[in-house]
Amino acid sequence: MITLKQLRYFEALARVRHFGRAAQECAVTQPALSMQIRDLEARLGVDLVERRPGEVVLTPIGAEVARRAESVLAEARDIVDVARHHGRPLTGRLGLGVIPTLAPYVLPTVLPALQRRHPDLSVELRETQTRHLMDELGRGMLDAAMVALPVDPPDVETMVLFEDPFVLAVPADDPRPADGPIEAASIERDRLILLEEGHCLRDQALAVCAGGRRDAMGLGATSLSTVMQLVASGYGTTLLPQVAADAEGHNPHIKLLSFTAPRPGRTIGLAFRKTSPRKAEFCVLASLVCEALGFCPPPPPAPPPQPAPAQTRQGGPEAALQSN
Amino acid sequence: MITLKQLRYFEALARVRHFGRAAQECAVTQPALSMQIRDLEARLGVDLVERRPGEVVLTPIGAEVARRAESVLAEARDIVDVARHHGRPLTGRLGLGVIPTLAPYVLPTVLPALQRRHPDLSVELRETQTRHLMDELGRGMLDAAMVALPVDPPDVETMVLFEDPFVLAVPADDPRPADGPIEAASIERDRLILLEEGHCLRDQALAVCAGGRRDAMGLGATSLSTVMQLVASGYGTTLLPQVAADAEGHNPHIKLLSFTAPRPGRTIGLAFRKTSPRKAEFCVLASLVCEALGFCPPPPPAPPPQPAPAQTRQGGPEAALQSN
DNA sequence: TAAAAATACTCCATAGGTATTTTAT
DNA sequence: ATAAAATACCTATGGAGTATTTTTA
Repeated sequence: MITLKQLRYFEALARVRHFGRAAQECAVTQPALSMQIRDLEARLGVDLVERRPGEVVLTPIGAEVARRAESVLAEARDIVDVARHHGRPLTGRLGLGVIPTLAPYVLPTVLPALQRRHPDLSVELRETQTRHLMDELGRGMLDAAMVALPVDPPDVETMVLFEDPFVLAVPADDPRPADGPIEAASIERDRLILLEEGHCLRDQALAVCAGGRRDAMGLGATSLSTVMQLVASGYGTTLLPQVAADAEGHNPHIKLLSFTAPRPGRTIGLAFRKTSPRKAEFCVLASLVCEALGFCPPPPPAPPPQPAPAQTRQGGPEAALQSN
Repeated sequence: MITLKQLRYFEALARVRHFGRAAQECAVTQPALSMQIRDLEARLGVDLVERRPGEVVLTPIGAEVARRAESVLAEARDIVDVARHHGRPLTGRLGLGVIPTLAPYVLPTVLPALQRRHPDLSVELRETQTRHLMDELGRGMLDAAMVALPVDPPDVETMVLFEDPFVLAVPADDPRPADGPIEAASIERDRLILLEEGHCLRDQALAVCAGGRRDAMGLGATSLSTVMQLVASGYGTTLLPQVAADAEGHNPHIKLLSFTAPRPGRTIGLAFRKTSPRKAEFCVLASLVCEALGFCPPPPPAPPPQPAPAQTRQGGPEAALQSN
């Protein structure tokens, strides 16, 4: 019978396409990995890789096996996780991904609260764009990710954290009054400054002003701070998420204009693999995030032997689970 | 790291709840299995089973791990299957389940055709009720099953094979003319003879005559042949699937009455696990079954190097895939 | 010639077998 | 006393390491 070890070795080989490097990744020698691959091929009765000088290429059936192997390995990891964290929610390592347009604004609030309430939890952070987060979620490198909804991968489940409306950041000398809400459609006349390609906020901004003018920077900025500097310098205006406005909005050269209903915005959610065994923990995490950011009241004082708060319940009414 | 072997042993233990018998099932000695279970528990850091004298009971976390282990093992089996049958559709072992109200009528036609067209295929048959078939499908004991649709398990996918309308079997001396079609609603006045509890045909018959009289036999018959004998003896009437009518209808003491549209009936389909790697083979099998039973034309003569016939395409238009 | 994978061999960890003990009814 | 699981101990398979060879660009 085939073994998980063989699948692990093969998954690494399929990924790096090199026996030596795959062996390194698996912390074994190249012959050890070679033999396991050969044995796997023998047991399956098919060639999984084509050994070509200089490169290793997957056969079609090899690619199919690799795909399935990934899934088996993820489920096996889940078994270990579900057991390891049993009865001890939010302890141990937690790989948490956050998109760049969210991380600098929510983490300073959330992380201390998380640390205080769950001192045995060691959060390993990763800040990158949604598609990378989804990829790393799938490979098990991350356990959960805070992203803007919706996200596409079908094997990812999400729960809503909070709504994050946009405001319009304009130079202080902009003629529009700072207190008067404006219509979303009106910004099509603005010169919008956008983030670089790949940020979901860029796409969301473009969706709001579908037919509007493009940004002043051809390539887009790499951070919201940069965008705000450009706005302050009078290069144009930008759509700013409320969470960021709280931190970035104190620039004296910038005015923030709010929108009339229906206010454009984004929905922030927590994403995790559908089969993740730590779903219950994520519910706790989600309510803690909401609470830390002031989006929902703190949980009722727990009865003596600190049972899991109501939010812990899977599929409970508080944390609406939406499937992808 | 945990191993597939440990999961296999634990899955057996969780099922039979006995170290000795589980070891037998796994073809190892009891100490060997005990050690692997202990090692698994150590690696997971939890007790999976409670060793109570005379009985072994799963802990809650043990049940969860068992559930996940089943899934991992099924996927691992699939990897072997997908590789083993690669490029050689419909060869090797194929565990095929068939419901009792179908098997005696379609197998005599289908099996010879299957044997002729795929001599390298060794079909292992299992005839039992739908819920057992679904269970065995899930555990990987069966590869596919011919059942009446719809079926409930969410991890099972089905494709329609053919529509099987019901006729009404009545004693020869029944006053209704043998050629005149009758209305489905009219049979509420009949004394319907039913199969025993558990047969889907029983439930389907009851659905047709929702408010009608119950059968003459309190417990129901165990086979359609028995039911037909009772009809011939004048005990009542019964709903007979068309496929069975072709074989059972030649009794001189029985008349068959057809229904006016909309004709009641059942839909026969092929069920298999959603993740089954042999889906393509099942499409071939499905079209072969339809063809053998005369429900669709034979596939166009294949070009020389016998490429897979059109029906092989996954999700092709010919074999409508319906998800549960 | 150089780089990469396969082969040869050696060693030891461990899975599994047999025999036995422990445990609880 | 019995049945079942754990323990002790032994053996052998095989997984992994080192060294070496083969292969091909």
